[in-house]
Amino acid sequence: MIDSKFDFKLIEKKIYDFWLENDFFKPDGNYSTSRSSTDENKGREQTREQSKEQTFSMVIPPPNVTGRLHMGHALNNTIQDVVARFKRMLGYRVLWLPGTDHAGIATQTVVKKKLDSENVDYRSLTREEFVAEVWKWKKKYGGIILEQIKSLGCSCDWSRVRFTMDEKLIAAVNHAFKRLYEDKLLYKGKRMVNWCPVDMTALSDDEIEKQEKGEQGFLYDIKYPVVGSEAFVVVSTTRPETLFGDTAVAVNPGDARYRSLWGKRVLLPLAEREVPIISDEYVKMDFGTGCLKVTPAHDLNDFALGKKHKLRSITVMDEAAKMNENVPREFRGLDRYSCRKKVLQRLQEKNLLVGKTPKMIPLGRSYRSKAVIEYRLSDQWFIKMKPLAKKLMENSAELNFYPAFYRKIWFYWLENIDDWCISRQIWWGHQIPAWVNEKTHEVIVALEEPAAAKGNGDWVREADVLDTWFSSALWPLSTLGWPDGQAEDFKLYFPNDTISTAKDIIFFWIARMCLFSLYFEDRLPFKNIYFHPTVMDSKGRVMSKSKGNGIDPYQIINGATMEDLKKPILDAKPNNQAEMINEIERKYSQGFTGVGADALRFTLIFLSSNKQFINLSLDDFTRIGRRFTNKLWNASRLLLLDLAKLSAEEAERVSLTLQDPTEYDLWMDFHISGAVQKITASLEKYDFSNLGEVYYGLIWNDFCDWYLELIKNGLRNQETKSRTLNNALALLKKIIVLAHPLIPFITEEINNFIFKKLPHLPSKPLIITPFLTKGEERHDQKLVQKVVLIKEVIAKLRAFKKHNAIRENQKVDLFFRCSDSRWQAFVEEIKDNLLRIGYFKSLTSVAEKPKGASLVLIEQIEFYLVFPREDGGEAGGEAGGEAKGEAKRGPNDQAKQGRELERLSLRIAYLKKKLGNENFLKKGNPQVVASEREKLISLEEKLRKIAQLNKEMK
RNA sequence: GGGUGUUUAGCUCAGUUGGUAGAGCGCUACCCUUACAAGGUAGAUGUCGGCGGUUCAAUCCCGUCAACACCCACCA
Repeated sequence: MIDSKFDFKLIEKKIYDFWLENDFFKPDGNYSTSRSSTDENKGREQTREQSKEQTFSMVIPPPNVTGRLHMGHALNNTIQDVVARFKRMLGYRVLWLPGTDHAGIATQTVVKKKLDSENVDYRSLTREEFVAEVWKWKKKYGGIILEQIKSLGCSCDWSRVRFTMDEKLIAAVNHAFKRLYEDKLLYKGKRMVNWCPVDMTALSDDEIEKQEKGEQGFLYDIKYPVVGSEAFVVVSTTRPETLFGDTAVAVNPGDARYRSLWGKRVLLPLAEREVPIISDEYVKMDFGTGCLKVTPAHDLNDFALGKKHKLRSITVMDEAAKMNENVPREFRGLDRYSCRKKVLQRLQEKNLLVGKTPKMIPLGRSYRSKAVIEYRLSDQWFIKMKPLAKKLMENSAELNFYPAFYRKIWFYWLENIDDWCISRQIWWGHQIPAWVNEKTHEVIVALEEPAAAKGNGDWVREADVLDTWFSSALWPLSTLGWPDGQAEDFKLYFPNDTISTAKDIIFFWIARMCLFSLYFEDRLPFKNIYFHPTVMDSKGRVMSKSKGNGIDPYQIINGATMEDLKKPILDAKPNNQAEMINEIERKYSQGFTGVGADALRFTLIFLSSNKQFINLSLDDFTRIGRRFTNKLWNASRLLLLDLAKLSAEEAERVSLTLQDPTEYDLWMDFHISGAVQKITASLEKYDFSNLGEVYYGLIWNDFCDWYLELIKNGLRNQETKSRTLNNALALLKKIIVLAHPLIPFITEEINNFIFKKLPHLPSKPLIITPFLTKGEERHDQKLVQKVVLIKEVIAKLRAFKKHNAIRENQKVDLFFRCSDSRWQAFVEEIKDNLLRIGYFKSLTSVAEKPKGASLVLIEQIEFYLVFPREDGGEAGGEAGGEAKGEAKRGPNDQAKQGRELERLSLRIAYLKKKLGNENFLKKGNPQVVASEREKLISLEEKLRKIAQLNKEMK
């Protein structure tokens, strides 16, 4: 029994397992999508030689092992799966390689928290013990996100899952590090780095977030007494607590106010230390007082100034941003903000604080911990990026960006690239393969512990690990067996064809993969880069935990109770909490019914545009995706129920190819061909803006609203039944082939139903069925046009009834008259459909217009309807055509007719004016001029005819 | 401060090698017609962000302004 509701919960799981068991996701699986091989000679397929040209490869952007599937993942993985399935059906051997990222800081934090909850202080563990704990955690929870990706229907090759800390991938990382070091592109240096005092590690520039307008703070004016005089200079600073690290005060050389002070010294308040007054162009005269305190150890600009003027650098904070031993005793151990408070208090007591003005301060925060970044002078490893960037800029022409404008941003970044700080002071990650002799400061970079270091206590391995993005940058290489250039997978699948990703990691990740790949292998890692839109909430705000406005894809698929829906909001406690809770209680008191993966996928693709955002609300998934999949399911059900009723012999004759097609079949097929072209073009350009609409139009409008309605008579007629059904199924088959990449489960299930009843036909799962090619079919334009006309007739007559306030289910007699015998035949031919779809009682040919009837003119056919009398009784004409009652024309219709006439004459006037314009005739495109002329003639003809008939009617 | 993107029906978005605009949702009215009420049918709605320019003709090309969004940048 086929239920009118698609039971995705049962079916999606069943079908996914079926795909898995048959190795369809493996590029080297034992199957063929090849168009040419009609027979299923598996043995031959297997031995077929593989070449790079036949493959299509992508790597999944590896989600963090700590991750849970969010809408961005759902969108990105849906897009990749649509592409992967499309390419697979086109006959490519598709490798879509999945995996996860070890996510250094994120994972370390999660495990620390877990240990905390078990009352274990991670600091009581050795590094080895802690790392072992992380592995334990990873084994247990690290696969969750991959399972969630499976539930989307993704056709990744799960036999090739990779993890950035797999043994082989670690080897790849070490190899890359060593090579960069040997090529002198890696160096260790004391540099000012972004320091996160919470995670206690350095961060790369790209890991810093800043708010556009800065954050609210204050600018303080502080008096520094000039040594040997009663004078003061007043410096302006937002960070008074760093004054202990000041090693100069700087003024602009052009600033007349302070010229007398050059070469003098000032006494640092509280610190009671003397520092010089220097002059430098860098100082802005109009900022604050025009006097700058210089703190080389805690500010990037000051660091540069310090270098230039050979100033000392005094670090006053420790790794956790607490004041260290370089500050007066009473401030030691305070964190930076408490210290600021105390410093201000002391300054005030000494009357040295002379100003405090509110100011927006450009603060950087860690993208992970959100803590305010401290600049810190420390030993770190860096990669010289300029040479790598230069090479990439020279080769970027080979990259295709979708959407194209990303190329501009790309170059801007590459041109302004700085060295990349790659060392991180954490435990979880790729430990830097370098050994340092603590006595001689000699450094050896090696894949294994060097002989010199063995058993020699002077040598210690570098404690730092690499930035997570270092291994990510190698992902397309390392997942395929690199650095082994002879690895089978590497030869076949590198470079990849396409990468699909969120736009915010264009520099973190995409660019760095290109830099590395080009450097190590002299090739770009992929040809096409697709940036998917960012998923926002219905009001256009970023989805985030702290706003509680996220939509969980897992809940969309499987459903959620009202409590489930409320939880993230209650956790987040946003400002509009009451409003949000209220909305959920109003709309989802019964919870949210899961819609399945297909509906989720369709909704996301349908809403995708070339804009940079998608706005999503919970009911989009029912309104768009579920409605659509339900529609397709029920349309199929109409045919499948009939198919199920066929006898064995009848079923035997079903071929699933068009047999003696009617005009309806050809019309439908024509629309399918059109859709094939549009879909293929869209997917090849990674343009998803119209894709959903194409499917919607084809399946809902063309197939359901018209085709199925038009063939119903044929299905119910014993004589034409089997042919009609066969052709309809043939067309349905084409439709599900087209729709499979988007909605794989439901289409596969429909396919199953079809072939279950037709064991004599060679069945093939849709996933490996060849996609339709464009422009294969030839169509008889005349027959296609005929259906267009039928549609017009039915639509106009339906509308006419409506406008005259005739209830739809009220059957009315219909008469027609035409002088041309071909038109006469046409009407006779479509009679059945006219009666059924238009809901008329009878259709009769008449020689004279029935008395009191109303006219509907379509082409050469005059249709006449006789309306029910005002008293409610029927006034239908008898056979032969004399109408009894007087027709009552509804007010709606008069108004509409009037408007139509008005529009028509306006249009005619416009065209007349245009064609009367000599310049248009002279300079205009001749084709356009001609077509405008034709338009005018046909419109005038129409107007004349209507006017004439209206006169006749009266 | 520099850059990118967006601005079309109430909402979300298509569109045009330049010839006075489309879809889905929503809304209104009617209809439980045996695939689907998670359905059907009909309908209303736009100075295509503002101002200039090019052109016979601009929603589309050029200039400019504005609003919104995002990215980059070391103003204490």
